[in-house]
Amino acid sequence: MTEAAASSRSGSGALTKEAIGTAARRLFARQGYAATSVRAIAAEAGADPALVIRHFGSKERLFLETVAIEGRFDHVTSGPLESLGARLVESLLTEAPELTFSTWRAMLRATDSDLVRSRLIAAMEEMFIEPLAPRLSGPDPELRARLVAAAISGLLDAVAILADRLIG
Amino acid sequence: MTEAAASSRSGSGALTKEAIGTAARRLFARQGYAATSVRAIAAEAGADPALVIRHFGSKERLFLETVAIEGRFDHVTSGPLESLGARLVESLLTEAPELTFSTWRAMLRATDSDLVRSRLIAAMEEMFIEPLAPRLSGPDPELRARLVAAAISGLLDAVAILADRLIG
DNA sequence: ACGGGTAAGTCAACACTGTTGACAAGCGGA
DNA sequence: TCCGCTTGTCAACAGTGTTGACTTACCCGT
Repeated sequence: MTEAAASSRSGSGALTKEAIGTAARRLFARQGYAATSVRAIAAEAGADPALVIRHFGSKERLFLETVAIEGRFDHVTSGPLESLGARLVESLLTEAPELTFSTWRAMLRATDSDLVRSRLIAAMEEMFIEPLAPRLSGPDPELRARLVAAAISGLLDAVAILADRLIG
Repeated sequence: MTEAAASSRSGSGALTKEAIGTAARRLFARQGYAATSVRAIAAEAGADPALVIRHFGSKERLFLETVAIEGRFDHVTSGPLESLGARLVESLLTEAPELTFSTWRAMLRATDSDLVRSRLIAAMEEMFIEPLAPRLSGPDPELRARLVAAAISGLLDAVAILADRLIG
């Protein structure tokens, strides 16, 4: 309480808002959406539960604002198509895998929420389908790009759900 | 014991349990795990919320007992390996798809629960990996069977999450 | 310098969740 | 008759996300 009062005095609201954000990021990634309570986030950030809602609007929006899929795969999707598959898998499994997986798992488990689901769809669309579809020749390029995205989704799923049982 | 005789005598025992089960099945498939409350299930079944817990132990076990993945893919996994992929996709997309998808989606969304997650893993294991791995020649047959399961998972995911945007 | 406006934070409450224990009612067997 | 057992009801518990009223603390125009 003392630190919170001191920080609020010197800094401002944006400071504690960020503290709430980092606490939320950590707890969401570790425990998932449903298992993480607003009160737990507030406690971890040293703030009042009501303040969490006041700053972010709702638990759902806090989740969306705090746990974002930020993968950049331009270097993969813009490379030669012949080795696309290998490079995709390698990129997914090697580049900051724990972040990718925990985020993916957290969002996947929260797909009860319409907002989270549409965000997940938009992320796949932006990261893979949009850059890939125009480069595909032959029939149904968009459908085939979506199937690539489905394969990626399956791989991430398998790793996220099976955890240490598929890859190790 | 012989609860069959007892229930057939009095009637209402296992009868209302089944009513709760069908109500739960419908609501879980329509709204998902988190969005479906025990009280809503009880209301739909015309029973008391406490009775739901009494009959099934917990909401989690009610979900597991009521929403089961019951797909049989022996005719696919036992066929020729050359056309395995095509037959898998065809089988998944044509055989009772609405049941498969809604069930899969419901379980996927509930993976916050450890019980549900291990059930999901066991189902994939039993349906695909176990019948498939012994038939694969070459190195790492089990790993490759798991990758097949991952691809299946991705396809189901994509359809379940994207809903009407991938297939129609 | 002062008073008002506004952002930041606190507190208690709301309606809801899953779950539990105490208790009543019906019924078969001794 | 009483006993035991299942079936059901009721109220309560701790916990959830969220809201509104209220107190602060600070900045700015006069």
